[in-house]
Amino acid sequence: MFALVDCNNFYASCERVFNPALEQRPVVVLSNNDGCIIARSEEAKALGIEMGTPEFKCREFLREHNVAIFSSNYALYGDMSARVMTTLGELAPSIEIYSIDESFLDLTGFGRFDLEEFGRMVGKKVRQYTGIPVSIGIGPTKTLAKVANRLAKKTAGYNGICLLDSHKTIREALERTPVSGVWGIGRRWSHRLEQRGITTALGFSQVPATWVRKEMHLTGAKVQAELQGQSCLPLEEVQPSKKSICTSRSFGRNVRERDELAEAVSTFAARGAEKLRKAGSLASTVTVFAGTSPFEEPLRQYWATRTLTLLEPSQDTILLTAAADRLLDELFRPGYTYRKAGVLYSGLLPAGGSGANLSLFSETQGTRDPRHEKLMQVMDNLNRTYGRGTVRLAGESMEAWKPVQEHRSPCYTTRWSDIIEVKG
DNA sequence: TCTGGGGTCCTAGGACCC
DNA sequence: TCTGGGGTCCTAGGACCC
Repeated sequence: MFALVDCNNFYASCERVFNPALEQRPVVVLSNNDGCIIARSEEAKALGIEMGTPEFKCREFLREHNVAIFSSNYALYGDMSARVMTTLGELAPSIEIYSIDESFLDLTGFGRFDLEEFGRMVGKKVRQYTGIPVSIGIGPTKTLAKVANRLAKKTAGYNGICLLDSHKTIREALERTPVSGVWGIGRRWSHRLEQRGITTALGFSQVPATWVRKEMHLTGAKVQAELQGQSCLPLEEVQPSKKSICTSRSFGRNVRERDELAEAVSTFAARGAEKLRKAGSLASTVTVFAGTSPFEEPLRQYWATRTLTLLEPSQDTILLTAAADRLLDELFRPGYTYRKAGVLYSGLLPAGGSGANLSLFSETQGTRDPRHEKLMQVMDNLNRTYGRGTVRLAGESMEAWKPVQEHRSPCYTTRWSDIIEVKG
């Protein structure tokens, strides 16, 4: 059996933990640049506020209904997530951290234990230790645990816990779940299924397997098997190392000049290199992309991507930033209003491992330099101690893409200066 | 005026090998 | 007229997740 523990309205709940005046009040959290609504408290959902609504389209409505608005504060959410996951890790033999607000627990060996009772205990402890409310779904496969979790959230009277442990309870649950609500069935697939008259998870579980395999490939076949109670997705306790690391942003304002765009790209390249070093990875390829807003009129739209393979895999900010700048040169077209850019590192290899090929032409410019390695260590240490951006390349700048954040809450758990009034 | 960021997996098709 | 069989690697694009 698997349990899926999911934090309720996670970002909104994080804001509430440190601001009890928000209890009972509708709360929304906005995406970067205060663009869209990405989290809503129950009260906000009850007002009919949809996920993903652009803030500017509902500004009046939010004011009228006294909705508390927050810019996203990932330092806070990340830290609160770690607290929740630590708590869960102490309550179950093994845990897979699936996302910032969800974990699967392995309940193998719980035998005749009352799983519902266990779930209630878990929910109570997490609430007590962190202040975050959670919902818990339990089932014989991960996908069924997801189904159960969804019902636990949506059904009044379940008290945030739903256990699927018999043929009958599973069948009823699948009947009550729309096919679009199944984990792994997104918008496209659910639309296609609905067109064929398949509207519920139960209906999908009964479609001939050959059809599913042909039309929805291996991925769809696994979802179906899991709904039928056959576990195909194991608990992944150790997170597989990342295959790519991406740093990208939409800009807080219009960017038209190459130099300005270059500042943004350099900043993303450097931030990405920092992530590489933290992960202990080397990048083999660098991709740069940039473009206009997708809401721009068609003739004024431009979107471009360029990739290069490095002579040697690297995690060196100086080298990677130079590579990103060259790629930007190739893709930049004057005359457009750029609204987004990013840098993607892929072909990641473990640093210090034997997997990295050395360049045949090691004197060539752009290969490994031990002095740079030392410099990167020093930069990382300084930036860790005194805050990001304390030491950086001259080409980096926050200006072009400085995010709009008009409603950010204090970093209650990670930044003293946010919560202590400095006198004198 | 104003619309997020960061990932994964799978498949098809092209280039290339013997 | 008529032109094999078996494989790998890479990339782009489409689907999905939070």
